[in-house]
Amino acid sequence: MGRRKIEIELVTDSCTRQVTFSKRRTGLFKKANELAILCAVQIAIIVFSPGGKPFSFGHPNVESIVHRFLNQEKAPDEGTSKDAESRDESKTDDNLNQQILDLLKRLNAEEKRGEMLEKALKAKRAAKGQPPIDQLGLPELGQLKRSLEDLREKLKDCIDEKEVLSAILLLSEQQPKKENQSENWV
Amino acid sequence: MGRRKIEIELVTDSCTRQVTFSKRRTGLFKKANELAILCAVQIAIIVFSPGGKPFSFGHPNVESIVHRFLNQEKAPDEGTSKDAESRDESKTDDNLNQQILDLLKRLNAEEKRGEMLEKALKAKRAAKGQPPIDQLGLPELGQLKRSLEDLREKLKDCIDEKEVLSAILLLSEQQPKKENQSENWV
DNA sequence: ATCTATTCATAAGC
DNA sequence: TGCTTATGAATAGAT
Repeated sequence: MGRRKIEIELVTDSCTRQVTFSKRRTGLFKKANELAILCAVQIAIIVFSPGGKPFSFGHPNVESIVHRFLNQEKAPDEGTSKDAESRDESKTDDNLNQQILDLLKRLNAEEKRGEMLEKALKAKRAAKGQPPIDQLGLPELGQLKRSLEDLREKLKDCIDEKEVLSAILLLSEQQPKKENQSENWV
Repeated sequence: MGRRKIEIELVTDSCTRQVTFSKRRTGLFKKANELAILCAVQIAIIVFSPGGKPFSFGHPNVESIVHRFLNQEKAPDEGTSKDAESRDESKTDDNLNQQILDLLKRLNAEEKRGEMLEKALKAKRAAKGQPPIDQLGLPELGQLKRSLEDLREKLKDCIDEKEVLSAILLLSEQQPKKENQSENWV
């Protein structure tokens, strides 16, 4: 979203990093505020800057949301049915989350590789004077495409699996109260 | 950011609201993840959907961040200097935050009004056949501009004031630990 | 802190 | 719930 695309990886220059932190933190809080208003939901964000300074956003305020979160966490199940599986859900949860992130990373890498390949092929073709028949799938492209779809499949499966678990967990949880208004910024 | 601009206010249609919630929540978590990686910071987000279902994102995980936040909150000062002022900082904090939000709201309204005015004037001028001397400031525009700048000024002062308070508060706080890795999604 | 060129997020529509 | 597309927003880099 800037003059040029940047990789999502640690910004090495501390000065630039500081600027990026400020800009993106502001943007993130703004988005959170919009989400809270648009959908009438409670939301809290806590960020610790590299220097250890805390920044928080809360709608209606951080504390109430944090406590609500902490409470339900202690008593996730007490309802009726199957709890053997949802008991250790948090661990499974983390595993799945990790898997999802890993897959996302691989997907991204794969897509990047795809772009490179495509670019390289185009250049090669141009050099050979071969016309613009861009739509004919070269073997490499086809293979790449397949592996990409494969990855997407796995990601989807992973997410589906996660959703099922979430649903199961939900079967034994309490219901919410209502929503308020007022915000807490900076 | 979509086919057309929408106002930041409660989405009345529950179906549309649900869709908006899903999309924006995903987007928000993605941004948070990017911020965490780009700037090597700890960040946690907790959202309760309208249905009361909790969604959270944490880098490296929600719990540690929440606890760190809660702890430092209980003991904001214990260092050396001035604590009389930072003691009731949380109340001042909320007030300032509220003021900032109010100002932002007014600013937004003002800007919207400005657009309308400008549009109206342009139309009027066009109707009268008056040429495109767009740069000559009509009295109304000048006045509007001034009030806008005034508002911006107040906002800035407000924020500055808040930053000073934050700085004071920081003078008596502990320092952070280090960063880890691993995430917690959905 | 401001200002653009770009990339990114997403409201609608299927 | 997912995918696509036309637009509105966020923001990287430069000033």
